[in-house]
Amino acid sequence: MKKVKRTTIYDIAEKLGITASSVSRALNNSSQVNEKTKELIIKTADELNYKRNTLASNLRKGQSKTIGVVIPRINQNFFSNVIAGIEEITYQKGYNLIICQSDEDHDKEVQCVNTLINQHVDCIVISVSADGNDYQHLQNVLDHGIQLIQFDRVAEELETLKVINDNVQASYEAVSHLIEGGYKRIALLEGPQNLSIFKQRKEGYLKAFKAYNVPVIEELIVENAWTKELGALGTRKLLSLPQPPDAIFASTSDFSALGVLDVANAMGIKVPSELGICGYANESFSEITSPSITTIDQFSIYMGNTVANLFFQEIGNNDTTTKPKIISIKPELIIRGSTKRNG
Amino acid sequence: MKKVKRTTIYDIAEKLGITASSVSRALNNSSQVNEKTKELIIKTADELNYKRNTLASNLRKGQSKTIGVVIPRINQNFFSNVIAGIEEITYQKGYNLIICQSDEDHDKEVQCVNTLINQHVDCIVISVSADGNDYQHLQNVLDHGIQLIQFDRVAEELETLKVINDNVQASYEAVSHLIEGGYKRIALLEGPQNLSIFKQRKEGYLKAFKAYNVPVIEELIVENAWTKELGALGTRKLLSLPQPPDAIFASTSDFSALGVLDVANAMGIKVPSELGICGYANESFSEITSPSITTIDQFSIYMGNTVANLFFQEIGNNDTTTKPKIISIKPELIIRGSTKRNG
DNA sequence: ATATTTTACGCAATCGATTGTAATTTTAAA
DNA sequence: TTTAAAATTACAATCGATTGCGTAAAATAT
Repeated sequence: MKKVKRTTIYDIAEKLGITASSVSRALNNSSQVNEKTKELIIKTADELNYKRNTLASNLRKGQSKTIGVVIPRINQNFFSNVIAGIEEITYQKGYNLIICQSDEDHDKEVQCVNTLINQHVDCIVISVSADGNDYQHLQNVLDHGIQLIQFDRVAEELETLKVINDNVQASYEAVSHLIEGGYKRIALLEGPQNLSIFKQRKEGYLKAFKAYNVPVIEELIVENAWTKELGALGTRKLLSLPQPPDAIFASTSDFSALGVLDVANAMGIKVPSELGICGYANESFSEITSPSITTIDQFSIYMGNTVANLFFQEIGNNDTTTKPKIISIKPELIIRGSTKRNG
Repeated sequence: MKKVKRTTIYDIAEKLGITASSVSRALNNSSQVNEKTKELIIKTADELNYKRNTLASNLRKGQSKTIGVVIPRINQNFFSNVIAGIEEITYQKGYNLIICQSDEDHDKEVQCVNTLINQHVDCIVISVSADGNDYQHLQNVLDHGIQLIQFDRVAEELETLKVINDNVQASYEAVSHLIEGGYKRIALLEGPQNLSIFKQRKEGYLKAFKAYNVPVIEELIVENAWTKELGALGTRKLLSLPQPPDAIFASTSDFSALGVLDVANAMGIKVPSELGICGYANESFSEITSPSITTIDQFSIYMGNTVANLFFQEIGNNDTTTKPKIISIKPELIIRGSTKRNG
C-alpha cells in the first residue's frame, strides 16, 4: 500500500489563505464564520477530498463517540442480535461500535476491557463470560469514568446500569406450563451457577414447583448442561434413571434442548407425548425442528435497542445521586410442539 | 458519570521527576532506557492505574491498529461467523475491530465507509450490500491509502484484495449432484444479479446443464428469491406450472430453501422423492429440518481467518507492482436428506 | 462623523504520546 | 588520570483538530 498524505484542515487553510481555526469552525458549522467563507471552505474541503481525522478530533475533545461491546461470542444468535439492536440506535447518533469477543475466557475479557479503556470509548457494554467471577476489571472501567452497561449476564454485585431479562419469571412460566400440561417428573438442565442468569432460571424452576405444591426431585437436576453435547449427555443420564423424567427443561439454551430432542429421537421416545421439552432463547432453529421446540423469547434485538437508548439517556445526566438503573425485559414463553401433549 | 482526570505519562514523569519521553520509552520497552528506571516507571504506572491513551498514540503514529468491517447484517450466521473468524486472528495481533452494518442499503454503506476512513482504520473489510452498484466509495478508500479487502460479495471491477468462494464450482457440483440423482426438471431460485455471487451461482447451474447435455428450461428460473418468503412464493409459482420442477436449487440461501420445504410440506409433496431441494450456506438449521437440507458449506469462519491473515501478510508489502491477490475458497457440497432419493 | 456593538477571523495553547536530536552521565579504554 | 565511546535522559517538535481569547473590520446606533 502506498503511503498517502491525507489532506488536513491546514491544507485547506493554506489553499484559501486563511487559518486552520476558521476551517475547523466552518466544518463544524459554527456561527462564528461568515456564510460565504463557510461555503467556500466546504467546497474546497470537498475538492481536496478532505476527511476529518477523528483521532485528532477525539483526542482534543476527550471523547470518542465510540461504544465498546464485549460479548462471549459474536456468532451466537442472541449476541449478534443484541449487537444489531445496539447498532441500530448508535448508528443514528453517529456513534461507532468496537466489538470484542471474550470467548468465554475471563483473561481475554479483561484484556478486551483494557483495550477499550485505552481506546477511550465513551461506554462499555458487556455480557460477562461464564469463566471466572472476579470483576475488578469492571470496577476499573467505572474508576476511569467510563459508563458501564451490563446486559443479560451481569455481575450483580456491581452497581452499574443493567439490562436484563426476568429469568425467574420466564422459567417460572415455562415450568408452570409443563406442570399444567400434566408432566409429573420435570427435569432441569442447568447452567454454570456462577452466572446469575442460570441461578435465576433455576430459581424460577423451583418457584413453580412450590407454587403448584409439587415436590422437587433432586436427581432430576443436572448441572452444567449448556451445549448441545452436554444437553444430550445429561439427557441420556436422565433417561436411564429407574424413574426417568417425563419432561426436560433445558434452561441453558435451545442448543441444549436440541441435544435432548436428538437423544429422544435416537431412543425412540416420543416428543411430546412421552417427553416434553422446553428450551431457552428462541434460536431460529427452534421452530424448525420436528416437533418444534417450546422456548422462551428474549427479545434480543429489543434488548440491544434498550441498552443503546439507556446509554444516550444517561449521557449528560450528571446526577450521580440516583441509583443506577436496572431495566428488566419480560421474556415470552413460546409454546410449540415439543410440549403440546394434546396437539 | 463523573468526570475523571486520567493519569498520563506526564503524571508519571512528574511523580518520578523525569521526562515524559522516558516514560513513553519505558512503557514501550525501548532499549534506550535504563532497566532500573524502566521497572520503576512501570511500577508507578501500575500504581497510578495508568492506561495509555490510544487515541494520542495512534494520532502520533499515523496508524490506528484498527480494522473496519462493513457487512450487510451482523445477525446473519454467515457474516457473524466471518467476523468471528476475523476477530480470532486480529485479536492475537492486538488489532481492534470496528463493525458497521450496511443493512443492505447503499447509502448507509457509503456512510459507514466514510466513518471508517475518518477513524483512520488501517484496513476496511467489506462485503457489499445488494443495493446499488456504484463503488466510488470503495475507490475512495484506496485513494486514502487504506487497505481494502472485499469478501464474498465483491465488486469485481475494483482491483483490490479479495477473498471469495468459488460459487461457480459449488453450484456446478450441487446441480450435478441433482442431475445424477435422476432429477430431470431442476429449477433455480436466483438472487439479485447485480451481485456477482448470484451471477456465478447461476453460471454454475447453467454449466452443469451443459456438461450433462441437458437443455435449460427458462421457465424454471425464478428471479429474486432470496428470503424464506420469496423462496416460498417462487416455489408456489413453480409448483403450479403445467410441468412443475422435480427439484429446486435455492441458490440464494438456506432460508430460501426452507421456504421451499415449507411449501412442499404444506402441499403434501414428498421431499426428496417428489421434489429435491438444495440450499446454500449451510445455516445451522439446515441439518435440523426434516428432511435435512442438502446445502453448500462456505467455511465462513475460515473465510474470516483468511481475510485477516491476508491483511497481515500484505502489511509492509510495499511492492505495489504485483496484482492484488484474490483468494478463492472452495466450498463443499453437503449432501443431506432433501436430495437423497434412495435414502 | 463618532461611538458602540457585532461579526469574522487570527493567534496560540491544548489533548497525550512519540521520536529525532542534543545534552548529560556513565563506562570503558588508553 | 584523561579521553573517547556508550548509555541514559532531557528537550522540543509533531500528529490534526479544537477552542478561549484577542483584535481588526464591518455594521449599527448616537
